[in-house]
Amino acid sequence: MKLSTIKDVARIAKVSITTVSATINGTAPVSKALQERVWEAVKTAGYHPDPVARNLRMGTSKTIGLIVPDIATPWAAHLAKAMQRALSDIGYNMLFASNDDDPEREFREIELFSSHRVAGLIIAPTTHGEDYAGRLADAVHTPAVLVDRVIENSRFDSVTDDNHFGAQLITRYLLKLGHRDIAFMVGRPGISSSDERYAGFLETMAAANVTVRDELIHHRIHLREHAFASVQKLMTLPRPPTAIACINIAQLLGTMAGLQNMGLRVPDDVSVISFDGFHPAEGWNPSITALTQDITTVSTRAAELLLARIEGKVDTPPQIIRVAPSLTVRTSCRAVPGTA
Amino acid sequence: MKLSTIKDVARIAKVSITTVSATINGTAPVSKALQERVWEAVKTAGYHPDPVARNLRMGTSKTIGLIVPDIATPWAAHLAKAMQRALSDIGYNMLFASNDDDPEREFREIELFSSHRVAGLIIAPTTHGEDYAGRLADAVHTPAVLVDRVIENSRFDSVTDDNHFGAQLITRYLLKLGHRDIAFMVGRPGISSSDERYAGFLETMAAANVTVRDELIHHRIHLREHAFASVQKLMTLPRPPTAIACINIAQLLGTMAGLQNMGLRVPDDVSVISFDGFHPAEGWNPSITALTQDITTVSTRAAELLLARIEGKVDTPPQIIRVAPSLTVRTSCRAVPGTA
DNA sequence: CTGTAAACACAAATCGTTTCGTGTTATCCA
DNA sequence: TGGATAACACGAAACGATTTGTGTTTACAG
Repeated sequence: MKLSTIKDVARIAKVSITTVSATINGTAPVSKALQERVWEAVKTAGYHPDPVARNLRMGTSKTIGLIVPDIATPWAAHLAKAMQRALSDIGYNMLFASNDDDPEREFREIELFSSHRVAGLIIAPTTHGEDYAGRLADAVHTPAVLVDRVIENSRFDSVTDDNHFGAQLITRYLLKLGHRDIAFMVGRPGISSSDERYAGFLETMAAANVTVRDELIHHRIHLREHAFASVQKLMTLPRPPTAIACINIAQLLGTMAGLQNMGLRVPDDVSVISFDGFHPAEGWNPSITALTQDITTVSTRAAELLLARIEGKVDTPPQIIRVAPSLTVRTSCRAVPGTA
Repeated sequence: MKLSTIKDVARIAKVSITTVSATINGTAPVSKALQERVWEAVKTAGYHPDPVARNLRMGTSKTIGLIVPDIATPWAAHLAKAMQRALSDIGYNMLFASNDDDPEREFREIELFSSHRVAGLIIAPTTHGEDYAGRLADAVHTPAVLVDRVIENSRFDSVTDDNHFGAQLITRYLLKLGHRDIAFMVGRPGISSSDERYAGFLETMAAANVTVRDELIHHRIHLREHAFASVQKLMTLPRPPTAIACINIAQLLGTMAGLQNMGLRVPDDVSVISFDGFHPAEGWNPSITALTQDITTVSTRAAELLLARIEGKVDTPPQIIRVAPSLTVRTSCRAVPGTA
């Protein structure tokens, strides 16, 4: 069961190593007759070029690296799955790392992957720490595409959900149901997805001439516990919100737990809506009305973009692609009593 | 920003390449004085040995491959996360692939990873198709550890949840609540986790002298739709079950959706319990009583086992390690009326 | 003082590719 | 038919590490 080398193939086909390489890669003209002999020999030898040797010689591999903050979040898991599919279709494979949202580990992973000479990187960046954009820019020396979180003015392409549009969708939906007192949980400042969603929310509210009550906006809610605490505060206000918008799963879980803890029912006592559609929202009671993110499109576009850069087909300035989500209405929101 | 090679280090330290390699890897005796010069040079050159060149020369890399049926299942995602952590701690990194439970893709991935000269493989096997065990045995030429599903008499180590024990836990709990008419959804036959759980259930029931009603056992339920349909049948029986046990998430989701569709309430009309603890069971109403799987232990043990094999420290016969789950009681089960 | 073993350093071969430079043969046009 | 040009084939040099074999120095026992 020894693997055969290009040398074996050359011997069998009675040609030089050079010719074998040339026929296989089509990098130099080879006569029809020889080509046939070579391919025949390749088959009988069961030859597959050694990716490692190729990697060493060429300085690049058919491998891309995927780096996400936390593979255990459904969003990232789906991304990884779709991405791996997209890549294996075109003969690439995937190195993978998860870093618990820790930029130090993230940069170490980037370096590690680089030393393995990946052809490119897909990164869902942590975007924490001092001068993150700068550090990233000079840590990465291969083509790279950022997903999920956007970094403004970076030299990398980005593919992300259209958070602004998503915020419109959610906000308009709540407004249409008659909600005016909408609580909004913002995440960590500087995380683009959070910022953009919040901005979209404010804008849509303003466009509808509805004033946003400051005490209903809670910032820096990125752990379950935060959301749990927030809910207690929100629902004990003299005039509590009629709807709560959550940005991610952690918030949603915390919110639901908090409400249950207070003996409040959804949607009877308060409506709940989520930006993050990646949870098993059905089968439970209530099922959560949420945005549905088109993660397949995100990964396909990201893969396309990366490949185009790798193959040097494009040298357009970095672009930001936003993929539109849709709103999936389930049972966690109801109209405000006394509204059409 | 050019990477420095071992040659640069040798030049700076004014020694031969051999000496540099010897000091770094400790493979040959080098005098204290030279060692110091070498390390100094390594530092000033910012030298890291090129893993690719090392891989080519040594015929093996510090990379292990993880292959799972579906990374988008929470179980696999948590496994990947814990595994990557365990491996990166000891200087290994991870190639990763997901195959949608398709053995053909699985074997292609094994071959691909092998050609990249991974040092070992962690496989959550699909266990489908003709002579799966045999095919696997001669597809894999590196050390490998199987997780989740067990293959009897294979030449590989396995690490898995203790399904038999889990089934005992669940069954005894239901019995204690007074349930006698327990519906059990079995998965595809031949999948060890499903078979073992079912066997454990039967055994525990028998030990308690409770007869199992055949019409409450539904086989080959591995898609949501199957479970959805099953539930309709179960709950329209003249004497419907008082409790339903689900083996995996797909079943659980289908079951809950089916019940809701029939207007039945959990746990008022029927209790539901799950073997698969990897879902956001809290915050929803009801929260599902389920086994909690100790996936960190599973991945740690698997990594240890694999590393031991890789480093040739052990050549004991293949072992099967079973990691015990625990039962997390939530709110989806209630005592049968008229029971203590 | 000598012989031998241990300790140390190095040049060169190797892993399996791709590619550069060189040489040979065929092809075409004037 | 001669000569330029294209087409084709090949040997040898990279890529960056480890390892083998050889030679030189030091240390120590006889």
